[in-house]
Amino acid sequence: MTPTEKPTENQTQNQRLKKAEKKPPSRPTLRDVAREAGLSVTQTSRALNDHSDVAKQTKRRAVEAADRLGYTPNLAARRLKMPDARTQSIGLVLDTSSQRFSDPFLGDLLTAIVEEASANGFELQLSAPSGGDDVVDAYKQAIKQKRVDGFIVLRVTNDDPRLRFLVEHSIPLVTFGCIDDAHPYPVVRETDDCFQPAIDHLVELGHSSIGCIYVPLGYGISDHRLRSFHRALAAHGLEAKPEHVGGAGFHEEVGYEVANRIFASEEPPTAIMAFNDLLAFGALQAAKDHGRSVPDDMSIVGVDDVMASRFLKPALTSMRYSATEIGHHLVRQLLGALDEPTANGEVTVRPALVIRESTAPPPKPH
Amino acid sequence: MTPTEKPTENQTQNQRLKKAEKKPPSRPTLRDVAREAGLSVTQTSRALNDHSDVAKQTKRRAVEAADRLGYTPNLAARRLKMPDARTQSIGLVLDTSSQRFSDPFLGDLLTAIVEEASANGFELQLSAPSGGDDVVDAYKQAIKQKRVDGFIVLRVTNDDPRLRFLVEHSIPLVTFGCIDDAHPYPVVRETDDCFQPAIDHLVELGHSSIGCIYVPLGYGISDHRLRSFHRALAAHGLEAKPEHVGGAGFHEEVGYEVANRIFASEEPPTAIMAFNDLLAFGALQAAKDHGRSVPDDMSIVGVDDVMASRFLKPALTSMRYSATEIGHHLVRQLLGALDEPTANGEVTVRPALVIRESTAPPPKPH
DNA sequence: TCGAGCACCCGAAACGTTTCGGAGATGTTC
DNA sequence: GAACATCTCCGAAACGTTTCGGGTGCTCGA
Repeated sequence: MTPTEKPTENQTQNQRLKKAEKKPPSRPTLRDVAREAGLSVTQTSRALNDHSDVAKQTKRRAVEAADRLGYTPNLAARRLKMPDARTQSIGLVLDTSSQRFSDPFLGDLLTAIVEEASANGFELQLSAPSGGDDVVDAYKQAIKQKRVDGFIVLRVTNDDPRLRFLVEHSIPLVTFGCIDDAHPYPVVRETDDCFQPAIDHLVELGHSSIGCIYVPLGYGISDHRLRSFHRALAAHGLEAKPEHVGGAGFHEEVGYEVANRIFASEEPPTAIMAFNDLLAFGALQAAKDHGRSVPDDMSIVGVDDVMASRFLKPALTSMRYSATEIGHHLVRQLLGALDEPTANGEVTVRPALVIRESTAPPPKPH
Repeated sequence: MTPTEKPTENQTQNQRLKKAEKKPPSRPTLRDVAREAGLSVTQTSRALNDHSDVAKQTKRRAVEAADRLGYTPNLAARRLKMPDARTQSIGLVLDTSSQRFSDPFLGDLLTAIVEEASANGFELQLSAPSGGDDVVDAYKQAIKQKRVDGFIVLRVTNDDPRLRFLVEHSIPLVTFGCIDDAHPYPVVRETDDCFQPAIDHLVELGHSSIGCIYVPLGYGISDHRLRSFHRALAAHGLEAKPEHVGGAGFHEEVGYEVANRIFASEEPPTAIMAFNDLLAFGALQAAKDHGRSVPDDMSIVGVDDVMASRFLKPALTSMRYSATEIGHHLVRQLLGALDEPTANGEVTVRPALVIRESTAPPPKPH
């Protein structure tokens, strides 16, 4: 019965048998491709890797056989034979201890990095120092096991042990932000005059007494911004009074506290430049509590252009970095360093001033 | 002279030369460890891998020799020999096309995932579909090259092609959010009554006419939340009027537009539940433009507790998910699925209601 | 004394790739 | 017609592991 069914049943059975005999769930190997193409394994390998001493037509034959069989080279075998070959992935370790404060920038930056890396055929290996291990252990592991070709290092600090380690072992890397002017690796950093647009804006509005709230010194980014702040003022023949300058944290509480101190000084400034938006939020609140209206009595500028900034009342004038741009630069610089280990260029990114409602001319003296 | 010695001397000299020529800065190999320990390569391997048929003392000798030499096994060789061994890394592909809107949650979630993964000895492989490739190509690649043991899939949609592919090839995975009640993989999702606390809160305040603004249907999370919304109302014997419900986007513009439509309806609700904070921001603006004061005339609740929410005026009442918790669950579920391929459990997370200033009793009818 | 059973050990073969050295053609030069 | 490039191609040896099958000795009971 069911004479139509029988043959198909047999067929499937045969297929199963054949598969079972050979290697049912096994990928085709180079040898299979060679056989399919009627070539030697050697020539097949050379053909697929586009070497010089193989005839054009042979190459074609090999390639065709390869995709007829759906061949993908076995990465492990290749890496075993060519230990110096690229891993095609770049590492990034998230220092969750110093990164405790959730960086509103981080998601966008990672997205941009991954995007650019993928576009260049690289992947991103994310890891975090686990448990009681040293921070550099995460790096050590990754390179001992040859899992990555190089690293992107974020939030570099003064005399950063991670950088010391990587440089010492001559592992390619790129940093975002930078401490030292002499760095044997490429760097993506803010322009030296990164705060200039903001200060220019304030000065144009008529401000001449400008304070600032900085993030903790020791982070590359902080020292740099502080220098930039003073330099931008100097360009206008201005100077910040010591009592108008302070900081020591990342969060709005610190901004609040420092702003309070500044407001309480003898001759408070008419504008405050906060080194990030959270600090600016704190300053905003402090101004409110001091009965100062923003922007009529006091202008405030932030940095980062966190999403919150545009929903505030008053909406915060801020300097925006393009995470996309930075991510792309980071990856490209690192890839460059892979090809040319001595590469140590600098790419500078300039934030864009986003003018909103928190800046205005200073109150008329009466 | 010393005709017996000559050859040996020559030999050793040759050996040394060969070594020196070969690769001075090369990692120690298993053979080196074996020699150092005075064992065969076989036994050394078995000793280091803690197999059964090797004497206790031998194990010790091998281990000691290994760390005396600073030996790390060559991953490539091991994987070549044991193709089914774990890769110790989990994959996550960022669909940058659907993730265009920068998710404020993403950074925190990734951090949590990486943290938990690292704590368990796993890394996170991030990639993105490159160029014109299909979205699933990124997955295909990663598994063809055996780079990951499993995947975390975010933002699942109705009939998600990625899920189809992964399930079909029986690759372990875990999703955040879920469409189907029957899923052959573990899932981390919101509780069915995720909106209940918010609705309870509104009802307790006295609201009985509540609208909502949803994110595009087709995303697992959206359908789920919509059901939860209706269910939570029903629990109080309430029902949402069709004209009080709408949505089709993620951003504040959509929130603004939909809220406007709702306000223009015959009998507008006294409260609106927005499916994310951005939508709520838009609704807030719309209320303002309609001359409705929030919360006096109209209560608004968001979801996500984006940082902006607490800086708004009025500060937004919102439902907060713990990215840390979700990330940890995702990783743990996936690791479970690696050990037990048929695992298909559900972990539900419940958002916490953060009550701020945007909710209050409805206006007294007069 | 023998064989069996046990606890431990080792040589050698594999995994899938690249590459080194050589080798058959074919053309080119004296 | 010998010598020598040039263009193709191939066999076989690696790379560093794991594991299979086969050893040693040794003890124990018969």
